[in-house]
Amino acid sequence: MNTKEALQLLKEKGYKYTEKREHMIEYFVSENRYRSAKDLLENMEPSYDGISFDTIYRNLHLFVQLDILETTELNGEKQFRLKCAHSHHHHFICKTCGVTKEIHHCPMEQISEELQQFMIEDHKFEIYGFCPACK
Amino acid sequence: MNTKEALQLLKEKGYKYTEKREHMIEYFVSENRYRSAKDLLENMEPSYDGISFDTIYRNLHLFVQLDILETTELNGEKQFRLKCAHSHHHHFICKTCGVTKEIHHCPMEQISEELQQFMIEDHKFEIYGFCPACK
DNA sequence: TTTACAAAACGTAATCATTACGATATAATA
DNA sequence: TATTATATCGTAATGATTACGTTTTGTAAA
Repeated sequence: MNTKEALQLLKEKGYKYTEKREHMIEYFVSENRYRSAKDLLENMEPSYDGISFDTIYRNLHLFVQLDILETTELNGEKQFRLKCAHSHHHHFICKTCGVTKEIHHCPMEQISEELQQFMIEDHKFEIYGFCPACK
Repeated sequence: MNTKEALQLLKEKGYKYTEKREHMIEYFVSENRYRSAKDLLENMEPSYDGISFDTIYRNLHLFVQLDILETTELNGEKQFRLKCAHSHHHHFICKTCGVTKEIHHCPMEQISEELQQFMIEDHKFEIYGFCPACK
């Protein structure tokens, strides 16, 4: 997913182009790691004085809904990153800087029969620690 | 972990016995599933009129610290349950009632070499859905 | 037993992330 | 260019959690 594809997707779905939306997407493209709403706000404020919480959160949720961003939760704060386009995988996440590394092993493959009676909707496998730069 | 063991542990570590603490522990023993601070508060209020947030949260955190409770986060709300005493495992968690089922497969066993350069501190593997009673 | 004191609890306010909303501005398109 | 639905602003509300000065209470020493 790059900026152009994301903007194209917005257009297809009937959402309007705005400079702020482009800026938001570019932010996540260039960061390529988990960032919070606050991080995004701080990045936008110098360029867009008085930008509203509403704009930040409404668009973050829109982008998640359109599969432009993916989201996780780290000690009480939602974190967002550009959606990894390719096949299903999980992440190592650096607790300091939010950098991720893909883990190409999904534990769900081995546990279907343990949960016969249960309706599985979702799963989360994340590894937390420090990346080479932060450790 | 049962009520007696938990109270013993508090005593050993120099924490005082209070009726409220016993009540809190008994609540989690009898529930045996993930419950929120609010759930606990609602359970305590009839017996202890005017019980404070401070008491609820301070003790929840104390119990987590002493390994009496374990904790996870479900859409922005911390959830607590009695610590499962036995060997390392993960959980299926029912989104409706918080009931859990142990998963005896840990994905960490198979991925050490993928993360040579990274300092691993923690991991989370949880499956979400609906239990037989709630689905 | 009283007394002394640290720990616990109360009552309530503050904080932090997030959501909500009426008023205004703006992108799309007729 | 005029119209209209969508986006944004400005700010208040919400909900979970944390903080704190004051009061109460377990505990253990006198």
